Amino acid sequence: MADHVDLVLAQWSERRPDLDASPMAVMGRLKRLATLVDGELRRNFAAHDLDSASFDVLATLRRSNAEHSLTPAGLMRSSMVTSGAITQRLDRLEARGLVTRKPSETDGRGVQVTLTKAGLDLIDAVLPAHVATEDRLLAGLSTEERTQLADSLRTLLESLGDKTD
Amino acid sequence: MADHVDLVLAQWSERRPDLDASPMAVMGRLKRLATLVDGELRRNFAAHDLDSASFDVLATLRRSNAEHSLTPAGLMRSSMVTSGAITQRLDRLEARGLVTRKPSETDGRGVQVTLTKAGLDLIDAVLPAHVATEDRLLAGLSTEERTQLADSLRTLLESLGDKTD
DNA sequence: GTGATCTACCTCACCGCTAAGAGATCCACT
DNA sequence: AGTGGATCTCTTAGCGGTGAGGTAGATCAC
Repeated sequence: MADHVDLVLAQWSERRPDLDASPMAVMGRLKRLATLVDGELRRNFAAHDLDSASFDVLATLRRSNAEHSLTPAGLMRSSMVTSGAITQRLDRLEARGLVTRKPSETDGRGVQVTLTKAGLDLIDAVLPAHVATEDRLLAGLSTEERTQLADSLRTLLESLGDKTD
Repeated sequence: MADHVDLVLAQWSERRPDLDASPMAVMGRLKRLATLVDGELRRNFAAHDLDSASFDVLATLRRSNAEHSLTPAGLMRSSMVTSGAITQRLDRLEARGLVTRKPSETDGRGVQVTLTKAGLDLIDAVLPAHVATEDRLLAGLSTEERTQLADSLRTLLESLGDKTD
């Protein structure tokens, strides 16, 4: 069996036999898979009038604590986007009435972002379909294979210094 | 050991114990890793006045055949972006003198995109550093682990219908 | 040959993110 | 108490991508 990346590797060995392109076997598939998965998930989000960015924020708030509340800085650390992106995501969510922003009581610079009832209801409604979609996308792997794959990816993430915070 | 995704999974089991969030063990890491890797590679590209999009096109042309030549449609199939994105990428590369566009001789609708000497020189200069960066990012995995990881990812890609073309 | 359909490439309005930096506040240290 | 550096949030210009759609040429059925 051969996938797109196998073809790419064969082409490189044909055109640049001096080049050891083997890292692409992992990296190429990683990128390709992430793009494919993103597209599939987007379809599910769209069915609920959401996009990945909004889902990301709502889900992070939902799981963070019993108050469903975080600061923009906390959201930024969790999401791997810049502070400017978080501001804009919150603008959109606030305009839709899914989150509220209120000044921190303890830190004059800080803001507390909290899920509204509508935001909580929405994310709770979307979550089951979301994990079901992810599960469907993983249908090609057995439980053991999934565990093994998750372990390899974690090893890699840790070696790259991915933080727990 | 625990990475960011382990924390996320622990949070979900705390806040929504009814939800089986296990697919996120793979999907969350996939996304996180792809984002991290993209950022690292971008730094390398920037050192050569490139970005991922331009590199993608130049590399695809470089490996495709001895003439370093493809149609926009071929580039689109290889790259997973829309036709509009390919047009704009080619506009930028053509303006920099890295590729040429000429009408197809056999198909009045078609265009043939070819690497110029400058484009060929540039991509050949960037490639070694690129694979070296990818290799460095994989340093946390042994050769066997890399092979096993690549195999799992291929299985997944094939199960999702990723094409060889 | 004609009309319907498909394919290739491009155009453009819109959108979300980045990068750079501004302004305010907090904090450690002296 | 004062100062300098770190942190928090927001602003904005610019960029690359999507999605919808347009035009021209190719292809197919009849």
